[in-house]
Amino acid sequence: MKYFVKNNDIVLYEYDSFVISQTLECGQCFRFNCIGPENYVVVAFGKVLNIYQIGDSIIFSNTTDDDFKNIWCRYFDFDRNYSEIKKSISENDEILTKAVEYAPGIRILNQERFECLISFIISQNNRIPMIKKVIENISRKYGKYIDTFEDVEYYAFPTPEELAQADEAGLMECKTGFRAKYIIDAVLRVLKGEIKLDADDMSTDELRNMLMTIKGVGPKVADCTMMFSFGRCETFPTDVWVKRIMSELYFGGREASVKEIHQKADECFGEYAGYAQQYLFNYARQFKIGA
DNA sequence: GCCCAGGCACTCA
DNA sequence: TGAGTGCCTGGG
Repeated sequence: MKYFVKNNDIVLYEYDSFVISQTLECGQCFRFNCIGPENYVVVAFGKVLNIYQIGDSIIFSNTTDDDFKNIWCRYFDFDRNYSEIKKSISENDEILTKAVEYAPGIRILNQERFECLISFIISQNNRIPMIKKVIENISRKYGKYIDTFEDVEYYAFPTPEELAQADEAGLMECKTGFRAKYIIDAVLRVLKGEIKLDADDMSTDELRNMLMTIKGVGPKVADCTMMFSFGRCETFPTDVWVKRIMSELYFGGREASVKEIHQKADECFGEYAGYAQQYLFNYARQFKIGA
């Protein structure tokens, strides 16, 4: 990956495996607006980024050289070699070969941990447009104003301290529904230090068990949180779509249990299971495989 | 009006 | 330990 600075914008060229729309729209994150073809506004880490593609270049706009180096490089996972990962998981696997070919520009984001946790609590039994709306409502109500870009006001996702101001009724107004009490539990437990969001020394199993002590956090929400904000890419978040595609394509159409699926994923993809999951999820969702 | 969505808690065998 | 059911909400 190479880049230069031009008129306060960062211009990325000779990069590997990155299509903006594929990365943002594959269901791993919720705080972005599409404002044109391969042209997005992204909100993360208290910043508003405009990112778009021109020819073979990706332009990072409404940002600084420092923020590009300190925030966006890590956020978009530019330090990782995706060609190698894709090769490893699709070797000897026709299904993964197809799934990777379908969206070769997906990268796994490194998101903020608290926001990611709350976002995936909200995701349960919910649809993506609704999830986006709820997170937006919460940010507007409890988070700090960041910036106005092209006449749209953007707000940061609230910190645990800020979100502690919310009561159940307030969260219900944000359309969280029955998940309001789960969010309150998560916030309290984080503030009390029972949930350690800086626990990088923990094993993935220990981390999962800790997260699952929060009300409303089961295996799926815990795995998504670990994968998209703790960099634990050996997890294999198994939702209905992944269950469908795995059952259909790896178990001959028989409905497999989550346990069987995890064993199969570990066996086939090992340390890269999470990447495989994301290509498969995206592929299954687009083509409604098994639905 | 009914059904369901990127799960989970709760209940009951 | 596993199966069954209800849940806010809004779109098809």
